[in-house]
Amino acid sequence: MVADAPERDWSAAEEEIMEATYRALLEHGYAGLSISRIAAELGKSKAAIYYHYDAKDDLLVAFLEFAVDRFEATIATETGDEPTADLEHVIEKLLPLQPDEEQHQLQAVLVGLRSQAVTNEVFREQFTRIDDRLAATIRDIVERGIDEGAFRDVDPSRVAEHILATVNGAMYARATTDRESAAAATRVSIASYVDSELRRQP
Amino acid sequence: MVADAPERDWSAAEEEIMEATYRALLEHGYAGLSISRIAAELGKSKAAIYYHYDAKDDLLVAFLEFAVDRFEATIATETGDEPTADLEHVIEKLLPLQPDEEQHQLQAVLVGLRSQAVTNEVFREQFTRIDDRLAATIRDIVERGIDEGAFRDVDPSRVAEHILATVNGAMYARATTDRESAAAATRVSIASYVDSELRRQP
DNA sequence: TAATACTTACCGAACGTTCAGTAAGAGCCA
DNA sequence: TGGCTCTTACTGAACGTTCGGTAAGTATTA
Repeated sequence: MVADAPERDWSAAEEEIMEATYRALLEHGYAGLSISRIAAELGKSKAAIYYHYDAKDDLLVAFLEFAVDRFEATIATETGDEPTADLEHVIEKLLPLQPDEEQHQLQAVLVGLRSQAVTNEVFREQFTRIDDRLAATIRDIVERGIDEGAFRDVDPSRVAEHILATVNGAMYARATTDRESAAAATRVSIASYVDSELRRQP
Repeated sequence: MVADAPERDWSAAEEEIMEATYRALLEHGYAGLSISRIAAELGKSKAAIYYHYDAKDDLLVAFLEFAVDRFEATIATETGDEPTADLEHVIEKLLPLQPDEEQHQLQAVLVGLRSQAVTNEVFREQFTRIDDRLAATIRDIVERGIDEGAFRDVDPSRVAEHILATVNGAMYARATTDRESAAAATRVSIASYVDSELRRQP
């Protein structure tokens, strides 16, 4: 297993600001995010935000951590002893067959933040770390499956990267297009990929 | 084959503005894109831009079309008569083994634009159309492969969506993380997926 | 001369940020 | 218990800058 980064503890006031930022992002998107808008969602003055954060950039970095924590909390899970089930479990967490409103919103916010990684080094490092961790999680499950004889002797890294890219691509499409049926089709296809690529059938 | 949308013809002045917008986006990202910045890249005054476009929104919509045209031009290609080669060709265009600077920049710009699709209906429709067309292109090749007996009798839509999601996911990761080796691994894995999923081996 | 393609100079609004001031409470001493 | 000091968590007003956008004027070309 890969060690999780320890979660930072937020004060009540900070947490409220993060929640307000979350709502402002949902409503206006990253390009339309301003301190005024966050303050409006918070129900306090702009200066109240500057009491807790020195600059907008600092707040943004803190919020990135907040959103990433939230995302990783939704996929963190006690792994069972059945690799096939574990793999299905992780995939279901990342690309739910029927995503609820909460999952949909979080992924929308993350897609908005992630696009900033194109030009912002701090954001880029954070999302590199996320994908590293996700790939490692999947790879570990595949490795365990091979060790236990449940899976074929494939290259665990290659398979993990394939699954991650496909899941990320479908999630991305879900957040940025009206092709829900395509996302569902992809989800089904991943199951079939796992089955034909990994299940022993000599 | 799926009909391409006819390309609009840009006046020289409009084209220069689009190029300036392209450069401004590369430097500052979507959130930092302003008329002043575009004018600076253009080497003319802000009002010169307003002579050609009524509002920033209009310019943005025009630029979206411009970028999409450019993207689809890079992947448009005369299909040969060998489905396997055609498929490889399309995949190479979308996820080049060694992307040159130009491809990398265009994809960076597109990722920035695409994230706006989360909150902007016009952008969302455009990217829905792009993915629809890409999926159709891949599906047509797969269908032809099956008809000609080169491929197994799989569900062409399912396979097409799987390939598209994987390619999109890898491209997304390439633009937003420092995991280039992972993108390369995914690219290799797609080839192996196509081989094991499609090639006849009864 | 009339249309084209601009420039200069500006507007009001919104931006991130700072500042002086303050209400509410905690901690300590007499 | 009452009075004093100090901290915390704010408010409201203002700062200079930049935003999207416009009105008026000016060369250049047909």
